[in-house]
Amino acid sequence: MRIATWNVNSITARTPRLLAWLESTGTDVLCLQEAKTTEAQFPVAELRELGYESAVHATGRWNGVAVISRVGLEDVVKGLPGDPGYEDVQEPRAVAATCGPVRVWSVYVPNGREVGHAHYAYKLRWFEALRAAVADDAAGGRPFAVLGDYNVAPADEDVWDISVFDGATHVTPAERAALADLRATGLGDVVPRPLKYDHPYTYWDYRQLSFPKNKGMRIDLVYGNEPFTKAVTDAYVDREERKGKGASDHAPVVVDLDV
DNA sequence: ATGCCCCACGCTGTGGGA
Repeated sequence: MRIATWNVNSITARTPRLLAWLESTGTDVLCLQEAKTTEAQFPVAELRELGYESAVHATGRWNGVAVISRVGLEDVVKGLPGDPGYEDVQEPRAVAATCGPVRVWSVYVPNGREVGHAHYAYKLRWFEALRAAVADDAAGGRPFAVLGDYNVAPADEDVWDISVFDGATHVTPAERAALADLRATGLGDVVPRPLKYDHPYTYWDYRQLSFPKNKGMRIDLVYGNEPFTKAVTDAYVDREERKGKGASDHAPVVVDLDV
């Protein structure tokens, strides 16, 4: 089984590339983030023509997540139980589904904006809710993973130049502690291999030639429990999909499983 | 070549991204 996560930065802008990518890679399950549309406008029909079912949690201009599967789609949960919300709004940042033998969450962790900002506190509270929501599945015997845009670089090596991030979000001890607390439920980091260069970055800013210069970050992560990680036969960042006109600023992370 | 920001909303800018 081939399972992937990809922040598409608007499903509307990315549908042609998404459909072509699903076909060319033979991906069975995709956890998608930043749909940036409503559930009604999500391209469910186009995906169904390719043989995929869609579980979509999206409400409009911002955020929006989905699980797309051609190997079954059961027990869908939209939203994080205990979601703290931001300014009294529970944003669409998490959706879960069981796809054949595997259960997954597709997550889009809040950005945080600046250390000390209310959005940063929200980010940390959101991580705590995520930890609580996945603990039972993480400890269970079924292959389970939380895939998505975590908006945290797990280690200094996961950004191109740590000195640039002095005082910034995405690299703070508190954010990394939140990742560690999440892993402590029984999840391991499935680190993909890069297709080029030394480090498996998954995001490159659109500006300042970041991609050609490989000024990237590894912030799209796959955290799996032991039944999941034991089944992994390969994992890579599909940087080819970051190239050219009409690319997302994130590349897909692809994981092959023997399940 | 990988190439100098892009998305939605909705309008001549604004907010958000990281």
